[in-house]
Amino acid sequence: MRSLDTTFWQVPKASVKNLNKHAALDLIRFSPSGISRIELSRELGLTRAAVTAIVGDLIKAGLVRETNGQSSRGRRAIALEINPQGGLVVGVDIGATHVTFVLADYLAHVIDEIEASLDIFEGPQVCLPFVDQMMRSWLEQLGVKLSQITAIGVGVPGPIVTDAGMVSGPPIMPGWDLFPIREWLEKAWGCPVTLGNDAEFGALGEWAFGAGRGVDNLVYIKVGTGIGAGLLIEGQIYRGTTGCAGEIGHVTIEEDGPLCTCGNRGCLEALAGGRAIAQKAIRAIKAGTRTTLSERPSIETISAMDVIAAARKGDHLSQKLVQEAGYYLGTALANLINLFNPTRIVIGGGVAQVGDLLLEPVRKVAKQRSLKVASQAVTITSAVLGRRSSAMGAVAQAISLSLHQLAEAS
Amino acid sequence: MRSLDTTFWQVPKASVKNLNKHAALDLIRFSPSGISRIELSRELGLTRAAVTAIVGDLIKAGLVRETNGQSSRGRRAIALEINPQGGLVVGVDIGATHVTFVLADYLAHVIDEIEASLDIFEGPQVCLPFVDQMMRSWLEQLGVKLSQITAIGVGVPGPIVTDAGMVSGPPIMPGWDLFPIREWLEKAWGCPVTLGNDAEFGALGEWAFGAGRGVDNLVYIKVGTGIGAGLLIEGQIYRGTTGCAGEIGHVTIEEDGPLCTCGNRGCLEALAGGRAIAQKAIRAIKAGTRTTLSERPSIETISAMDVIAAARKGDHLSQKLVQEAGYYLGTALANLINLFNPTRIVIGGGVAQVGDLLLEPVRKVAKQRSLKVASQAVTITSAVLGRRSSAMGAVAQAISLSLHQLAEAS
DNA sequence: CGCGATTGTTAAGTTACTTGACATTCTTTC
DNA sequence: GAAAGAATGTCAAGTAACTTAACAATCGCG
Repeated sequence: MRSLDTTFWQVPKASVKNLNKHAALDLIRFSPSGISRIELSRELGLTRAAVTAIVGDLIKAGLVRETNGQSSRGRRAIALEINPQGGLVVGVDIGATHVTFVLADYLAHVIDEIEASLDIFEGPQVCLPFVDQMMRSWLEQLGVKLSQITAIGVGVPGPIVTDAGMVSGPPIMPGWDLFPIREWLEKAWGCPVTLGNDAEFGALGEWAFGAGRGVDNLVYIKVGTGIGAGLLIEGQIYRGTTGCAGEIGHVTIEEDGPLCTCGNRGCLEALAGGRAIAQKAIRAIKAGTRTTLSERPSIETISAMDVIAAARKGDHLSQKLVQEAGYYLGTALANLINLFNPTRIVIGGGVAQVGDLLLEPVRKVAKQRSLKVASQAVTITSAVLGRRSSAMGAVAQAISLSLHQLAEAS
Repeated sequence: MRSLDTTFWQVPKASVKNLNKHAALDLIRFSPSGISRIELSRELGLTRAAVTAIVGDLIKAGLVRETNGQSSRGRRAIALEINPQGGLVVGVDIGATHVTFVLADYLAHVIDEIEASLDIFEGPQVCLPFVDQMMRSWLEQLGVKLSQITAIGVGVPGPIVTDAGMVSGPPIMPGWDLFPIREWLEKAWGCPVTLGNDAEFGALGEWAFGAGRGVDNLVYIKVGTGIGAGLLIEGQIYRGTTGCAGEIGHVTIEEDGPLCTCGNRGCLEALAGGRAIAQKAIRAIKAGTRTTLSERPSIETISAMDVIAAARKGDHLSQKLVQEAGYYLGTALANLINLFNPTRIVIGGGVAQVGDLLLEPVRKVAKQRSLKVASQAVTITSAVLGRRSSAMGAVAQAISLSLHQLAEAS
């Protein structure tokens, strides 16, 4: 009398017909050292014969190839991996102040990457042509033609309306509201574009290739100019009803705290974001605090990254500011842990590059202020992919798009 | 060039073989006024012929029956509904101070219900035999034999380890930690038991039959002695890694607030839970505040329900306390809205029975302190099923278990 | 070398579907 | 009131994705 304890069966969104083919493809993709047909059959719950047929299709379509397998007691298993020669993809991470491009093959091996400054406040009519031009000149330089690119993932720092391929009501992207970003880019580049939130893509990147590989319930926190979170439930991005799930940056921490860009008071972002850290430093210097930061020519232009650099070199004020940010972040994460009960929290973004100086107070406060059952289950680590998390998530999504489209056709 | 924008295909947990049969069954279950074969074929993406075969199986197995359909231009469609004569189920809601039993058929029509007092602090060795005895005498009184019950859903106020059928580290259930609740009950009753969290089941109940019918992303808040939340994503309960997702009661609201039963300070539960409301009332009366509550014989035994009742009759102190609770709850919900971006929040539990007196401040604060994109998407309402939300969720889960087990066998 | 162990393949049968024709039953129209 | 049109439901034949069961390939080991 074994209880099932399932809830409700779902009507699958895609065709049920090739479900196992797609599932096999993903198992092959996310097995770093290859996977054999028999392992596939175990994971999928199919017979070896069925897997032979499915893999045969995938190989014939040029999506998968055989490599050297592991030895065991009996016949040596043949390892399967994605065929990297199938095509190329690009991941683009558009941040508030920077844009990052990553060119990769279907195995997610990075071929090249570049970064450039960009001001997202200038709006889509300025930024998108700029991104388009950068892409073209960069690819030309590498000797790669746009027609070789089979899909492009683009991350932006705002809530995504997936079906429409645009952002809606973004707190830090004035002028982008409801602009048809995906349509514009697909027209410019002539290939499928998948639009995503930068924190979501960060989560996806770390889940696929980084600090949260294969983890069930993953949260990625991007601490940059602002603060955002990406939620991943069993490898699926959770966006919520209007695409703004994970907006942890605008969670209230101090009821009467400093004013935030969103209009409220005491938001996490206004207390622990990069902009807040920089402004706190400037204010402290003006108030006469001793710090190595005051040696800089212009005090007004001190950025969060300057504070981070100084903290690393042992500057007391900077270290104090970073730890303070960690304290606030830990408080917010404690609430997130109680609500979402994640397996892992990965902290990335520019500010996170200080490492344990930020993470230690985060871990301490998060543990202290959350329920024991929940805090014991979660590990809080820093991002493995560093500044590339989001771009790699965009790459993962682009590869996903390409592979599954090809698998459907075959 | 239509972009897919899916993420990753999942390996389905149950057998893929009968997936459409199960999906059809659920579509029939959750269509209040029946559904025709042709509507099923549209929803499932199958042909009419295939649906004929599937429905034929379900009818032959006695799970589904035909009723009168709607007229249209052409041939009258035959409406399908679950066959209520297939069997009976029971939903049990074990709360901190009460236990509720609901007997229902497969159409979730309530046949009878009873409620009794119970002190969960007495532990499983006392409570479970008591629940067992109550079930037996109640069923005997109704002339129903235990063997007629095909499944029983049981809700308890603690984090669930689904596979094991027990609770782990429950904040308000000392002595129950890791006790094999499901095993004990299955042995006692001789039928499959599905164990769930009371807030989860509340969410399920309101999603299936109440204020959140069919809603994509639903949050149910149970404001009773404590405060808990149940999260439903597309009809699926989200439990998190260790089953304690939605523990909103222990989210920090005031850093140096009153001590909570969980050991932390300033938890939502310690500020807005039923216990907190009652204690605040007692303290105010002792301090000399004028209130109708002081007419009661014993001040120390004033409960949250007394305060609720007084507030409804216009008592000023009681109304103030309820509104205060609403204010705190609204703050917590604002954070939940930013993180989870739900479509609907349903507020239930004993304290919620005051209605708008609590809901108005909740709505106001929640809207004010959350992002516009998120707050515009969500509606906050009170539970339709009232005190029965959780028990009806347990019924829904029990029916689910029975139907899908029978469908698998047929 | 031969043997068991393990992996992969092949051919025949099964199942859940689709396709396309047909039957049924309603409303509308002449 | 019969015919036409429209929608729903069913049937029979074919197909794709599986399973079953036998067999082939390849390894380590005595």
